[in-house]
Amino acid sequence: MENIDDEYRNYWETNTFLQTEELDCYFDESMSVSYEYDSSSPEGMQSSSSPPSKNIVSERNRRKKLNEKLYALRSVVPNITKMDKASTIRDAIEYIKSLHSEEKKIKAEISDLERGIMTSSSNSDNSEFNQESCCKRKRTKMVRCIDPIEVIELRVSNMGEKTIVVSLECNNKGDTIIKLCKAFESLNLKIITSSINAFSGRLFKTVFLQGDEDDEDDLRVKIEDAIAALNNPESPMSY
Amino acid sequence: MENIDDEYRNYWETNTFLQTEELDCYFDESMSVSYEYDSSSPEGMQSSSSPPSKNIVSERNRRKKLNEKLYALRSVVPNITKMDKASTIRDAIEYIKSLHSEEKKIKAEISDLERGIMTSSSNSDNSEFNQESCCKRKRTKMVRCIDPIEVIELRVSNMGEKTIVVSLECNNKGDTIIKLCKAFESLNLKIITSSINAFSGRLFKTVFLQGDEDDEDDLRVKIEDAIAALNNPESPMSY
DNA sequence: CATTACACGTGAGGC
DNA sequence: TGCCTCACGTGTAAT
Repeated sequence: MENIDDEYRNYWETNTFLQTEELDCYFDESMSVSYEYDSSSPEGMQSSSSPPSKNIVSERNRRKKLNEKLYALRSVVPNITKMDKASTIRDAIEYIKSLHSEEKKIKAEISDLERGIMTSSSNSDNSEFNQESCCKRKRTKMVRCIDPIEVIELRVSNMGEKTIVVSLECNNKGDTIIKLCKAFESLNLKIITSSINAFSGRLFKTVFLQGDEDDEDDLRVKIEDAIAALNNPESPMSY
Repeated sequence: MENIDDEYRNYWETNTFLQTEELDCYFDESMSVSYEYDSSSPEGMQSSSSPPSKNIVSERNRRKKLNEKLYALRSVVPNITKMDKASTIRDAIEYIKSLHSEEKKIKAEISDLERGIMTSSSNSDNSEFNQESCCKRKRTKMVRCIDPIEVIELRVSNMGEKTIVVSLECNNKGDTIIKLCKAFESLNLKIITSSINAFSGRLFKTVFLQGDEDDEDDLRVKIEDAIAALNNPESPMSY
């Protein structure tokens, strides 16, 4: 209670002539004197005033160091949105993430380029498949290596009212979504609604389309064929 | 009095996932009670006790947020030496620097490889811009005219529980689905579930992802930027 | 005028 | 023991 006063006496002085932290340096040296003879009375008064003023200067140093670190962090991150403390960390996180993805992309590029050098004139084979790197050059010529779509469940059922429901579950890796969409596009169906849902590493596609009940089996094999064709790098699909 | 409880409810959450503060709490509670009915007399008593208990909870939240951010930062940095606060930032800084140098190295390697390709397969185009040009060079072949994604509505909203819902409506022509998927892939979000629905010439994408409420605006502009980048044929996106 | 961000001093706990 | 790290509540300043 009563020690609040002398604590806050220099607290005022502290805050009056500095507000930003980069200035405490000279404040630190000049003012720290007042803290010094504070430490000369280690347990002179009662409870709470006994150990301070050695702690507070080290704590102050700790804060200062930490802020300097944060400032340094801000200096290595290019896209700083706000000078805010939390924003600094957030931007750093996002920047690291972007660097990660970019690194992955670039590594794929490199292996792509190396492969391109290897097989620049001869498209001999792509027996070992390096997924991911292939999808990029797709338009040039097909010869694509893929991670195949593994169909877990495929149901084609009639709902009545000339409506057929296709529900398909498969794994979800790489560009499975894209390929799946292409597979269905290629069938030229009379689609009423279509939806894809992804969670826990799997993909769930549901399509409502116009059709009679006797189209069910045809449609099932068509879908299976389209997916198989997309899985096969030799096929004219997978443009 | 009664808001003490909900203050300290998330106060518990705060301290549970980080280390050894468990014991301060009930000691602190007794202290903060004295502040509480102090606040009933807004400036009845002396200086320092008038406006607390609204500030202190927000300040507590701020610290919590900041610590979570720091924790997240630690999660994206592979080589963490100590669980220390300052060490986290220091490690992050060094990691970013190492990534920088590695990036430079890799880019040099890429341009080397490209030079090798150029000599072997005689490519004539852009000699300037050798960084990033690797991506563009692939695209010189495909120079496709794209039908751009026309965003009709984009909503990014927080659901609480650290969950953000992104709901996007746009036109659906050509390979809009594919481009949209790529745009979201490039953002490296912590996706919980994702769904795309198509009907009547439009596309509806809904994504549930992990994130705080203060990430909303950032996320929105990121999505907008990713789509804009994808619409722009000159951009390094749209590989 | 409210919210936000910040630095401060302080006590506790871990070496 | 002393040092270090931390979360806390608080006053101040800027948005």
